[in-house]
Amino acid sequence: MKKGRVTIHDIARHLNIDGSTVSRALNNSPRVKPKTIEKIKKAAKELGYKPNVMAANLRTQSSKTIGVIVPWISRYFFSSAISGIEEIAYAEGYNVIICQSHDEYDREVANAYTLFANRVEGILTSVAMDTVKYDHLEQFIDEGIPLVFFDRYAPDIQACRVVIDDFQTAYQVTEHLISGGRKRIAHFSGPSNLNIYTDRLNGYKKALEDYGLVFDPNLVFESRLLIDDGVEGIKYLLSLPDRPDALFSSNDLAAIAAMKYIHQNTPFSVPGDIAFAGFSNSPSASIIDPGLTTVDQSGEEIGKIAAKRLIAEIRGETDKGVNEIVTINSNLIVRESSGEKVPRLVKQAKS
Amino acid sequence: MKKGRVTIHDIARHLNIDGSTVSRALNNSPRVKPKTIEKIKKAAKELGYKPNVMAANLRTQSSKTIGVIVPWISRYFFSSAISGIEEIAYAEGYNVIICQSHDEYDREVANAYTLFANRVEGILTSVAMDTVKYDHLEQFIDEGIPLVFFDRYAPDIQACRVVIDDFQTAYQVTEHLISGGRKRIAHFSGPSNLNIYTDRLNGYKKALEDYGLVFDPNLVFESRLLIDDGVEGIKYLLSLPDRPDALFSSNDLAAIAAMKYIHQNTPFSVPGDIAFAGFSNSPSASIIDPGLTTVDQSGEEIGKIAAKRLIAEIRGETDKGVNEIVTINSNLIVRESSGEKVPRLVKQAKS
DNA sequence: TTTAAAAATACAATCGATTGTATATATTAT
DNA sequence: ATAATATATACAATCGATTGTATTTTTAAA
Repeated sequence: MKKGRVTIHDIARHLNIDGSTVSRALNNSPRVKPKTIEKIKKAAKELGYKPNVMAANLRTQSSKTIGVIVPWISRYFFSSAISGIEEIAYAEGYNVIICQSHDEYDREVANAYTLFANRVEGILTSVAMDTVKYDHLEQFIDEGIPLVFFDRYAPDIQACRVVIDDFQTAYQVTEHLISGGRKRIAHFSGPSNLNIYTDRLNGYKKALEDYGLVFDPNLVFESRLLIDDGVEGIKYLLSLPDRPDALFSSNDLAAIAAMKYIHQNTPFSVPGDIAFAGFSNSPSASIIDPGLTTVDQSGEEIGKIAAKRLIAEIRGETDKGVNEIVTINSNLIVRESSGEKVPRLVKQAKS
Repeated sequence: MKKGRVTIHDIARHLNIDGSTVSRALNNSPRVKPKTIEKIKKAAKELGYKPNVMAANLRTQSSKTIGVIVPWISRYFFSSAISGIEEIAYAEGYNVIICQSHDEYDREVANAYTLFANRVEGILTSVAMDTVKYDHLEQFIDEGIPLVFFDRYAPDIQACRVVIDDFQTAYQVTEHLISGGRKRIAHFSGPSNLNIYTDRLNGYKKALEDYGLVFDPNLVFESRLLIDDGVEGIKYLLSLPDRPDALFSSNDLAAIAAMKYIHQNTPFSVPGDIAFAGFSNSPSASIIDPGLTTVDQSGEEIGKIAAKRLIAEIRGETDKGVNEIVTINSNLIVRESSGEKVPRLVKQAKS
């Protein structure tokens, strides 16, 4: 904000009228004569008036701002969710303040504090991997500030969640691998404090069970699902006496890292020796060769729906319970990585 | 902002002192006795006081907010730049409002208006492909609000630019392709109103010239560099009577789209028949097979430097001219896509 | 002990817009 | 023309924090 900003009072003085009339005119109040409105708007334009939303918000006790906390802005899923959130928010006259937790609890708490101080009218968040205490989120609920989770949620908190059906989707992925003749299916899981990961793990287990395969805990590798984790995980799995013939990873990043490791450092082939499936349909999943079978989870759509829902709550327009669970469609995308099983040994015998 | 928010006056009343003392205490003013500060801070905590930055900002005439306009939040380069911007901004006590122009002029103007109304203290932006008029950006300069461009800039505007040396880097890329024995090097260029693209085009031309290769305008395909443009571009190039043996694309997205098209729909091989190089080092560039030779341009670093520079300008701490050009290092990343030239015909003859 | 100087705190205006209430002006009915 | 009503505008308080100035309290000096 600089020196010479023109205010409604400057306009008022210029026209020899009162500031309140100017304010009402600019807001098209029926209380001021149409001709006066016109005159005032003209003067406003001439003087280069630009409203000061901070002042207006202070008075109206509304910030017209939504807070967003995501683990990483630059993850495709989150950046596209943010993109969707922005679309809706700006269309509805809300600004958006975005924070990233870097998957760390302390940062998430600091972010929550910042958003609070900025008097956000609502919060959209996907919780950090490290977060196991939720007081910093609870405070928003306590203060009557609506909160909507998307993707990763805190199970203890009474708030709306916009999610996909992780259990069911993981079941489908596993079922798909089983139907391809895979018998020893490994799983990369994420931190167990996040329900999305335990739900996926459970969907995976259930599918194994339903199809008469034994669940082997040794085939589950839990990590933060980063690139290094993917590499470490596949090394571990390949070191097992009874190697898996398929891997279902709870995200694409780790799956792709593992696939690259296999290509570059082992004699195994994908999907010949080991089938792969990921989760999230990141852009890289369609770029890698063979294409990675994964689950399409539109960040943009999830962001839009979560934002719409949040704004409805802010406005008190929703009749649904605050802890409603909104389930978004997700689709299994089958690519070559989960294709035909052609064990390497067979191949070698041929050649 | 909800009903029961506790203000400094609530604290004051609770302790039977004046609000101004509370305000000073919370800001650690030397004007209030250390013991009183302690007492006030304790009371503030007990009462659950959270500062209202809007009120403070109104009074101090500072919004502590930086505005960012990027074409697309979900593009990796931009999301990582935003990530870098956030890091710096929050560390320095600034909030960030992010807008996306979708590469459209009208949206960019609307974004500028929003940021203005929010009294941002500075702007960071990378301009939209469609933008050829700059009044909406000029107004910030006119009002004394610092503006810093990163990556895509408006040449007419007197403002700092944080960029890489597009000319020199494009020269290097082209040189690299030439050194691999390529003679007919095509180029995917972006909209010519953006200097980053004309600079790259010029760097490419200069390299051709320096190495005694003729510049053939037919080998330059100008587009918005989206996926479809990449496909269209490569179709066009392959339809030429004298096909190119290399392609230097001004971004990775179009390069990858073209590579995928070649793999899936033509008998040609990369890099055997045609070498590829992109620009930006997007994550997919390392995922695609063969790996895409490209230019590493750290969005995170550019974002950080641009944010630091902007904040210095806001604080009036910079001694550099406002139209300084900050050049960030960029590195050529050589991968397999620009490897050995082994024309398909030769290969066939061998087999 | 009195007084001057220093330290701590209180008072009051302010930032720019909004809004309930009061007043002035215009319109209609009698 | 006058009262009654409707319309248009002005007045003044307010949101929550900050800050220059005034006042009170404490400390030090005489």
